[in-house]
Amino acid sequence: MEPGVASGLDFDSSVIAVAVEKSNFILSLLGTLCTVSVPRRLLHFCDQTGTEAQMNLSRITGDENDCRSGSDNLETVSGDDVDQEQNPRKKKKRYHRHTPQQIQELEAYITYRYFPDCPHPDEKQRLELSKRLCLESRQVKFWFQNRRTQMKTQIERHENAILRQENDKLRADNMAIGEATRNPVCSNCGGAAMLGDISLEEQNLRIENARLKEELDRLCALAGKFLGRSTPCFAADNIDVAPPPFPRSLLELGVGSNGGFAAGLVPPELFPPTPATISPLHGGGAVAHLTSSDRSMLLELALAAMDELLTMAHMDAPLWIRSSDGSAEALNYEQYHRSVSRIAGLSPAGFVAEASRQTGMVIVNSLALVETFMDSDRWANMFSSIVAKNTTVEVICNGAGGTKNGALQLMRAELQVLSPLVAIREVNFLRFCKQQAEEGTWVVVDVSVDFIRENASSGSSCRLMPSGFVVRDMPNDYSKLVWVEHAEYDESQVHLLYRPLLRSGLAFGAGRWLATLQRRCECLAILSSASNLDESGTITASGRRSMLKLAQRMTEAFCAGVCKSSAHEWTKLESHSIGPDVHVMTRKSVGDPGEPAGVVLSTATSVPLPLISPKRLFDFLREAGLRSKWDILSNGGPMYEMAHIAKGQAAGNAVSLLRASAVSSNQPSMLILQETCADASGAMVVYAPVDVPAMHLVMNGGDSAYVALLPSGFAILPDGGEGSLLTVGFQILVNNQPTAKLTVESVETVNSLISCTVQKIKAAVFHYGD
DNA sequence: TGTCTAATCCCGA
DNA sequence: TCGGGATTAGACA
Repeated sequence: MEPGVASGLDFDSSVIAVAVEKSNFILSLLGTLCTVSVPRRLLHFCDQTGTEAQMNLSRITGDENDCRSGSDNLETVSGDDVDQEQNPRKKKKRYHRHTPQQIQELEAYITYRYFPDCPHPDEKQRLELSKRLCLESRQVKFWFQNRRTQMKTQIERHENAILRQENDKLRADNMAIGEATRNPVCSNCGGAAMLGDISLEEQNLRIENARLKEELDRLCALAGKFLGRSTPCFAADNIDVAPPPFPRSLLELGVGSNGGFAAGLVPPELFPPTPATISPLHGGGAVAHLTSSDRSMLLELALAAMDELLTMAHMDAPLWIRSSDGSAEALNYEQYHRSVSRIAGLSPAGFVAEASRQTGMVIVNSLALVETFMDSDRWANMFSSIVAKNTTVEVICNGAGGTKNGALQLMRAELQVLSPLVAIREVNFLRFCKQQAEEGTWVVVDVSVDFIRENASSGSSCRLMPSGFVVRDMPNDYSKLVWVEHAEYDESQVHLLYRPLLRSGLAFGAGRWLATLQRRCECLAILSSASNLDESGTITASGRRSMLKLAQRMTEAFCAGVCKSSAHEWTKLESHSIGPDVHVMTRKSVGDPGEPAGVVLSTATSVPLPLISPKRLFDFLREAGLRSKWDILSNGGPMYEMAHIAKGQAAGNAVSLLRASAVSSNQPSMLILQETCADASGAMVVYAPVDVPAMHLVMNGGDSAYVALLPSGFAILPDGGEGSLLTVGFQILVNNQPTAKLTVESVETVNSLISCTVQKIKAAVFHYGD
């Protein structure tokens, strides 16, 4: 039988079905495509409705699809092979698509062998692929050519979007500046400014000058007190400013005239608003005016706190009792009250104490460490999983002789455990840094400012007893730390599930701070070493940096969605359709290129997994091949790790890029950025779907700030026994219009998503690792 | 009407 | 001759 003449079995069903549907064109189409021989069955279909025709077609052709793509099949039918051979350029186009399987294989080829470089197989590889996929070699060539063009246009489009955003921003800035120029406002009185009187620059200089004078004033007053020597930086004309008389003791301060300000907030008496001296400070706070006597009190508190910390750091038994396995130390409170001249008075009713001490080596030198601690931005960055928000309210002293020795600052921070069931801890504290007599040894101490008032129980849910560390330089850029954390907090704000964890000090204790510091410093050390390459070796150094930066932003965004801190404008939702321990928050996302615009819903919950160790749970969740057990993004198939950047010696600390199997040829294969971190105190797996072209840019060292993502993930904490506490958090764009109202359906959907995921994990992890 | 995709055309190395 | 950019044309939302 002549191929295609009568059987009709070799037709590509889509071609025919469409031809049938478009009955208006059918005759001309047939005239063009099948000039020589039109199969009878096809003509028969023309009398049917499109649907019927399609159904019949699938019945006829369905089982006989070989693996060749449609074009091959149609060509055998067209019958104009002779014409084509004579004049190949006039060959008519025949629509077809490669099969999903073919496309998936071709995509996989790009992903594994060439990503993120330009996918470019040579002739031999193309031949091999074409044989495997039953395609012509040139079809494979075309496919790769088109794919490259496509990626290029996607990247171009993405870059255009970025440029447009930047342009809009500049235009808005420009308009704002124009507006400000038209209506100038006096920065002193707030009234309309008289232009020409004084230039803006001069005015700024005068304000700056006044501020500097005041700071110098302050330093002079402090210098003699706690450094015991004058330094060149104080050699100014007003060095003889008399220091205010010191109160005799802190207890005396507590009952003094300053009692009565609301605890938990910076006392208004300490910081009366004096507009002339308020100026912006990095970190978002404002410099408030402290009187000399305020500063003296704070200094006295800092010195006393440092004494207490040193005692706590240096004394061993009987003050600290080591656990039987030697891993942790517990404070002997009886001994504590005997041997430590405690700053704090009685604990407020309902408050419980937690105290912990941990010793360890960290790959950082003491100078770099204290510099980090005295810079609030760097400190928050170092401990981004613990510090939800922080501001330096006032730098009381910058330190002497160009170092941080004697540096004292008033800070405010919100500390978190990654669970919606544990309230954020707000602390207002002093941070004081001092070099010890021994070379290369420093102490940094934090203490709540709540203690300089009589009754500290009104409002504040946590007060920091002297906490901090003693650090001593060791060889090879390592240092040895003794870390002490001591706090009193209102336990009623903590879910029953987490109370043992907090009491043990595993949540906010020295172990968690030190383990986090060790992990972060190791990561920084590895990143600065030249040997760090991703496993495939294809990502450039700048690409790695961009990827890590993006991953860090993702993880920070994840942490911000689990607990409600004041740093982010989340609105908590209450609804009967939300489970009892599930927290749902929402916010509008507008104008941040780092996330999609619209209504974002964040949902989080924590569940106990009593028989599963944190390590087992972590290994299960971070394994790409096991994601299909719980992740709806995996499309039910396994995921593959395409790129891997190690952040530490331990296998669990890494940033990786995962790829899911595509569902169909139309759906571009999706990428998932994943950051995993684990240390002695707990672990995290955070991930977000990312756009392929955007990721391509990042991996080539492009700016990651414009990659829009919404993170989801897990935080794993030990439950104090053998098991784990698992926090699951999702952030989902429920509507891409920021003004849209949130619907009950969206809330119910995320609610069922989270409970379903938890159930799947529970079921699967139980059998994992057996 | 715009986008996606397989294929074609054409140019330069 | 080959690869890449530009272009085309059918399908589809």
